[in-house]
Amino acid sequence: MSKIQHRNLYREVADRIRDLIEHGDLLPGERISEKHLCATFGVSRTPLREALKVLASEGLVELLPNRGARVVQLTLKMVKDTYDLMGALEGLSGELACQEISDAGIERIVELHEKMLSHYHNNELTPYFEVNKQIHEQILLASKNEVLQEMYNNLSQRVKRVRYSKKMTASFWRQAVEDHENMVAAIKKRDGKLLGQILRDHLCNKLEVASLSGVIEDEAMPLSMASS
Amino acid sequence: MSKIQHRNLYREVADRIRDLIEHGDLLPGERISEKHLCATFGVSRTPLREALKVLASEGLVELLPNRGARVVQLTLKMVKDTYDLMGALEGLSGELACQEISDAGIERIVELHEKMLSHYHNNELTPYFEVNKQIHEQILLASKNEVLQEMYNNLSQRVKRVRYSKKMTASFWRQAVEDHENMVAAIKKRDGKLLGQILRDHLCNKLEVASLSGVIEDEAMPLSMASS
DNA sequence: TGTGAGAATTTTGAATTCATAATACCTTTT
DNA sequence: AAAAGGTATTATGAATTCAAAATTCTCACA
Repeated sequence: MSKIQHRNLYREVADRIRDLIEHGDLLPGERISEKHLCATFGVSRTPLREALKVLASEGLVELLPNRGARVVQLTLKMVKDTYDLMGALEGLSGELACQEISDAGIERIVELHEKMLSHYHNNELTPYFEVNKQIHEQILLASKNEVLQEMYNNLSQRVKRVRYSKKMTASFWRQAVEDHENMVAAIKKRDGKLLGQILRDHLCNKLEVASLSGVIEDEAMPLSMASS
Repeated sequence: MSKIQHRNLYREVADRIRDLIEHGDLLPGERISEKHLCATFGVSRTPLREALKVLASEGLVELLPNRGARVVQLTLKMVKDTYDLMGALEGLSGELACQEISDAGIERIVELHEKMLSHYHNNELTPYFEVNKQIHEQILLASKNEVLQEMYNNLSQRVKRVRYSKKMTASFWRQAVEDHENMVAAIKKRDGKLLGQILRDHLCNKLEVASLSGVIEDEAMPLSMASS
């Protein structure tokens, strides 16, 4: 029997708004109408406003005093900064994972890696990305550091809505796969320093930023939704 | 206690509660009475509850459904995990700082370093720690990565209230100063990789945790306030 | 036609009210 | 006296209300 969990309304609402932002139903810079959202969610303003405050502290939304809330407009610099940070966190997750991971955990990653390789060889980009993501998630979980996990997920959430045009060049892709080969080798040896180093330098993040920089040239210019 | 000015009320309230937690006026595990806090701050429950939700998303407070809020009880593991994370963030800040810092910025850090050295040689622990902190702050600022700064400050805030007993042994202290010598050398050369490496491995954080582990043996055991 | 002062409307910020869940209290029974 | 059960009280969750700020609209006037 599953546990009865009373969900707080504001939590529920925050989740829904996160989805709307991630999904592009609420556009960056767009004014968030409390009245309208209350109507669509069927709740009063109290939990809605609580949710907005939480989202603001998560960096997804900005609150202008007496002038309502709006979705944060990402600039190229913000995205770059965030990816730099995520790289560092992935590096740490790799180091810790090597200390903490079980043999079964290593086995699971090896299997995912092989699955990913087959997608690579079959040129299946979307499944490749999916399994790729799972590998990084497994390493993050293996770190056994919940603070790290929480922070990484928050950062990930912030930039999730700029799902860059996936114009992966062949050489970039080959390099990424090579990185992954080295990662698996490092984790098998439980060489944390090495795995951390590889993950920090892993070009996945840099690649994403590179494909973004094609869209927006100006550093200060706000970044609008990339078509997905 | 002075009443709060009516401007961005929930923000003011959140700041005040942060202070109360940091200062030890609200103890870990202690139930936070909305009514009582409303009375002391002179505000209604609405902004107070908004503030609590923000603090919860910052990891300072936990909300139990229908059972109110309480200050998060830090466990040794949580503190360790947080320090690991802060080490990684400091590492990144070092790497970035070397790319971004101005000559004047380097000069400022060198001056602080020399000031710190004199406190070391005069055996002045508290001023030493103060200047030490300023150096790390300068490097963080020099990184020019606001997302990083925000995250670091959040983590720092979480563990601020366990101001460990500063029983610095002579050898630990000497090692820490040596680390700082190397840091300054690295930043003068603008060797980001090196500075990042030093900061990640800098024993400052480990030292703090070590002094904590003297207080609490059990991993799972919640960590109460260390006397400051 | 365009502009600006000022009223009307809408929207936000915060207090209050109402409903419900949790806790404390007080019987009753053994 | 201790335990169980039920009632009263209190605290929380959420909607509503009220006040103030921002926005829109109107219309006089250039």
